[in-house]
Amino acid sequence: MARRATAQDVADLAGVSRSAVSLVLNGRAKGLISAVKQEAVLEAARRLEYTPNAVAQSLRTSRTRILGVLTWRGVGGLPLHLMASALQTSLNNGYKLIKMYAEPTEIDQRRALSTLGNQQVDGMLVVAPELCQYEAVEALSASPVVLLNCQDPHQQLTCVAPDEEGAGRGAVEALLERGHRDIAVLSGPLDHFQTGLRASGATRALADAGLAPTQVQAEDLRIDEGLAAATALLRSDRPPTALVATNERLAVGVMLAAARLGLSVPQDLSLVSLDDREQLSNQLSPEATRMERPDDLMAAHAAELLMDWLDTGRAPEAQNYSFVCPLVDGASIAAPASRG
Amino acid sequence: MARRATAQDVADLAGVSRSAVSLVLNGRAKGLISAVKQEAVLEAARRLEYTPNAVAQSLRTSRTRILGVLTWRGVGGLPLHLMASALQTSLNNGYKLIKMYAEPTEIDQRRALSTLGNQQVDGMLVVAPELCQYEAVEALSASPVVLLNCQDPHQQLTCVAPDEEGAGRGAVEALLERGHRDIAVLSGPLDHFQTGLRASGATRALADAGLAPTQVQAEDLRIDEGLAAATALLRSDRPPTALVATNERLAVGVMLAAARLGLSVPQDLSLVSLDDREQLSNQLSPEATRMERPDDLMAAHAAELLMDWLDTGRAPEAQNYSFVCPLVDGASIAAPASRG
DNA sequence: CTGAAAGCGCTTACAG
DNA sequence: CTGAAAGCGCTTACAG
Repeated sequence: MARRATAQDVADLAGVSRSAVSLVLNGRAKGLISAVKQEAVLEAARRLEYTPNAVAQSLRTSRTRILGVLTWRGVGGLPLHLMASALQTSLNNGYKLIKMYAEPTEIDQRRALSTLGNQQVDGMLVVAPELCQYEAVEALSASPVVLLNCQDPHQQLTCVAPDEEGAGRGAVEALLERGHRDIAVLSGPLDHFQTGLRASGATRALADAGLAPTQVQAEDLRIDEGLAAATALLRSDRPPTALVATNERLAVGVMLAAARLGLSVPQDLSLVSLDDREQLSNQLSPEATRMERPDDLMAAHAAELLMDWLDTGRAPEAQNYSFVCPLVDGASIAAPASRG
Repeated sequence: MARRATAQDVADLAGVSRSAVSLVLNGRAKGLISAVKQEAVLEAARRLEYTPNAVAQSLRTSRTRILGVLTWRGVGGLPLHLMASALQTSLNNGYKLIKMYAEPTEIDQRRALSTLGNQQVDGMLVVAPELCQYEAVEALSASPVVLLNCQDPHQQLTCVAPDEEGAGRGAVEALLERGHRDIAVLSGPLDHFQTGLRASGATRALADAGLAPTQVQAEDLRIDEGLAAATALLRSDRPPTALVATNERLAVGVMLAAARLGLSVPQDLSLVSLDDREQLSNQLSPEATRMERPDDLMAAHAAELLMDWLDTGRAPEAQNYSFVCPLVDGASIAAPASRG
């Protein structure tokens, strides 16, 4: 492979100085360099396939245009494919992402930051696999950082997160609208931050409608645990006519439970799932009606906040940007069958 | 935030020259620098919390210690969480990963490489969401690159991939061992590279055992398609006593189909799934017996090959490293019930 | 309008 | 054993 062309090569070919090359290529030539020479520089750069050495630029400008992403594996290894790819497509001006897996503990954060921190990233994104409180270490808080899908307990950092309570509420409302009154909420353990919020949104909506909430907790956000919990519930004396599952895996469990008990969805049982974008609820049969977390919008917003921050040098007002989770129609809800 | 310490600061504090600092910190001081001064440098570096500026190092050494990862979203957005995190934990000597989503097309590869290529990465990893042939563009082939979970059709590049055929074969063998003779293979569309290989391994094992293979193709590697195909199969005149699903999502569909038809797994139907590490087959109830793709081992091997290449400057023999997919016991297979 | 010069922070021969 | 010097490739005042 031939040696890469440098700015000097371009200058030589174009018959100008190195500075002129830099000015033209960075769009600062207007009113400084003659049109003829500008064209010569552009032409030379084209012929030599010149692209500036990013490392040298970084050293000079102390900007790398690399953003660090801190992420970790969630309960059940929830994937963040959608958010990660949305993050990338939101990048502009040559920003790139460097990704590190680091548990949200103090020691892991420190370790990740020291690997990343040697002047190699301009800013950081913390991307949580599921909504949680994120206690950022000092070194992280001090740098340009945006939290995605998690919140700063101290309200000091800029956060982009879904309205999980609203999603729980919306799921219940969709069922109330169809006429259901016996609605149960199947969640994971309530001390789990995300599932707790979802469940509390759902039970509040029930309470607001004057209904006593039936709550069932699966032992974990897993298919088999959802199956077990749903089976117990549906076998009880007075089974609900409708279920809200706070997680897709639980929803799969519900479908299995219903099938084994000979119940049809939605004729015998309506189901609304809260969606983590795992592509499970939309592959059920019938497709589950669900509240979808807008991963793509959230990622785009977080990326934009951080890039603006870096480009302008002004930190955004620290605040929580809360994103509504829209209802996506499936075919898993119907009016309740009249009880025999 | 205080200005970061530079090598000069360390030299000043330690009362030595900048070169001495560099030598000591890079472990080349042996026999050159007096023990006393070495200690002084180390002490000064400690007190100033000095870490070398990585960008400056990169400019000087023309090595960034950043590896580029090219990946894209597969059928159904298969996650690569496990492989990606295994990749990171395999990194040593300060190597970092910069990740780009780019479809395996020529144009997307080029675009990704031009973003990445400005001297900013030392080598590349191509990480496919599912086994496939990867046609690398010239610019990619010319750089240090290792393919992970995909293969070079021209056999020129170093590849790390699972033995998908062997996995299909192993699934069938596990069922044969239990005494099954009526074994069906449920796959996705056979023109799909990965599912095709898995299915052909399975059908060959059947043929080797003197059995006529029953093959069913789901229209897509989705839960609902698996459910539809499995339902048709299990409702046929002579349903199989055992099923191999070439994919976890298909396996979930099979479980749903069995449940709806009132069939118990494994009493009425045995199931072996090929596992993409989506954490689905292990969350079924009963847990599915499966052939697991060793994502962590594969990722570690690929990372090591590439790092060795970069550290020694010698490209490895271009070859396909094929990884066996081990059988992981679940509870989804049993001896066939004697037919009435 | 243009070109020579400084300097980002580091490493590595090289002369003492 | 040590220190002064060059240079990686760029950008940005600065003097003409």
